[in-house]
Amino acid sequence: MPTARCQLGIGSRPQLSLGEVRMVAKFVQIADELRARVRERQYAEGTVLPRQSELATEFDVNVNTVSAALKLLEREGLVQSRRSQGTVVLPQIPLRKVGMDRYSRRRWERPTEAEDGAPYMDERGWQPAAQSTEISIEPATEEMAGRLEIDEGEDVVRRARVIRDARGTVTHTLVSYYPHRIAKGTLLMSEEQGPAGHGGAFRVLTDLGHEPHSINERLHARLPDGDEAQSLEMGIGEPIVEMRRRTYDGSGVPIEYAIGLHRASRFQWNYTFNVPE
Amino acid sequence: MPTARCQLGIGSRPQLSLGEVRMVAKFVQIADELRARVRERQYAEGTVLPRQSELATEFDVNVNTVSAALKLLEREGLVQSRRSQGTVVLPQIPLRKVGMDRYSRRRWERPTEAEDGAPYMDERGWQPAAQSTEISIEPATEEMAGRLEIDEGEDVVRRARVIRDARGTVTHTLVSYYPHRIAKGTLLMSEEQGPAGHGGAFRVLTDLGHEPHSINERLHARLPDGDEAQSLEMGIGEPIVEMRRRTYDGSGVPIEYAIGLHRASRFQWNYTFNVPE
DNA sequence: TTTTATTTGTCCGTATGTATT
DNA sequence: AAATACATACGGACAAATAAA
Repeated sequence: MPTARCQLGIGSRPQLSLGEVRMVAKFVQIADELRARVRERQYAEGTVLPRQSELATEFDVNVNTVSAALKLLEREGLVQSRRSQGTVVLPQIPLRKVGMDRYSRRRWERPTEAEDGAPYMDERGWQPAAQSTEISIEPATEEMAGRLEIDEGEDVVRRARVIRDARGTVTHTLVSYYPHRIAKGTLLMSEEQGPAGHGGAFRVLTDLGHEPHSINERLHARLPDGDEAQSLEMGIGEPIVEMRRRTYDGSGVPIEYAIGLHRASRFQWNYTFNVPE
Repeated sequence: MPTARCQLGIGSRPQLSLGEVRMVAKFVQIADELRARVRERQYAEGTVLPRQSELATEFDVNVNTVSAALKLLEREGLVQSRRSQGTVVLPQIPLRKVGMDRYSRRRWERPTEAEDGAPYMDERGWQPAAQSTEISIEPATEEMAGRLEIDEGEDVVRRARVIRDARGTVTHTLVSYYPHRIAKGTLLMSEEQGPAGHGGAFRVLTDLGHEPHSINERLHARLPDGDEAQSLEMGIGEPIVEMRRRTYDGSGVPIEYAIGLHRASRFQWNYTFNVPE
């Protein structure tokens, strides 16, 4: 039965009646209430929320208003709505802490440690559950030529990966580019995910005489376009973090350029450094 | 006159008719079209777009559909809608490149260089136009005590700033916390923005025998809550980047903890480091 | 100062499409 | 085939914020 658990702190029919109090739209108030319920486990992880029409009855609003509230929560990464399936509470996965030490030499120098291929292993030992790789060879665009300091049109190896967590949710995509003259005929061009995972890639590059030495990372948070949203299997409106990484060998030659698209709600980026001169 | 410039690539009345083609909602198509017009300067920066009802007529859709499209563009940071004022195209400001060298010692060690107080100066010499500061002394919460490695309840100096660009738009907020035993009676507690701007703070800390030595920064992109959106003068739904910074002196003692909230569409975060051992 | 017009924001009720179950 | 549940869209109503009269 429609238990009127929560009365929105607002008046009767005529829109929002608020005096000097800041006016807050109904759909925001409903989102706040639902968010609270998720946080206090009234709606547990994996649960399917009551359907929109039920929530509408409970809060005494129109279905559209509930829908707007749920879209807000969906953009926050808290729930996910699917046609004909309802709205499920997503598992409250702790933020994946992405630190500089994921590139640590010991992570990839000793193949026996069986840690290779885990580009985003954090303190808790998380590692990706699934990863699909797609390799191709392309002529360098003008931009890519600049990034890799090669000639425009020269071949580059493109290595595109989609990384999912244990539940099958896409957490991020990563596209790496290597100069073909470095990568050709090596494991970098294998579609196996094993040795040529990220750590493995570093090892391969080392074997080729291009040991990774320094890294530049740029982060920018934004909304995805339609294609990006589709490749990440998320809605537009949910923010992503674009990471661009350039890796140099000891002599300052760029050996890799990578573009990652990360579901913003899943990652925390961690950098430690000394105050520069 | 309603010049039907752009026909949405969709059928007649019955919703979206799409066969094998990926179905794209009308409001997304309209957003795409409007975004393109902004990019090709058909709608220049600072321009007020045609009102929603006009756009609705042009695209032959309902006003609500146009409204949804504009909300999408607003979340992208491309336009801003205001009641009774219309929708203006925001200036296409290049991303502010926030690098580690904003903490460079030379930036704050020599007061004569007149660069002090510019926490986010980038290669192009950008600096904040306005900055309002609010100082208070508070007992440390449990979290803050942990961050600053002091006792819970011990006093901390809280220094909250709102930074705007030259046009008066809030770009970010920054709240710094210092142990009171370090900061008391110093310029850190002055509300003047001059010497106690960021660079200045570092100089003051150096004078106090706590020269900043290393820094840890954590970034996380997400949507703001209502209060945060208000303090940044932006809408909920537009992503922000939360930065948490801990600064240590040479002996590893935390001397500052700061929380920044940044309009995501304005910043690019830049880190360079060597591959760790 | 008060009133009026303009424009967007929110919400409602309704209808229909789409994807599952 | 039918029921389910969300997604999108429409048209109408009114409120809120601001500008203009």
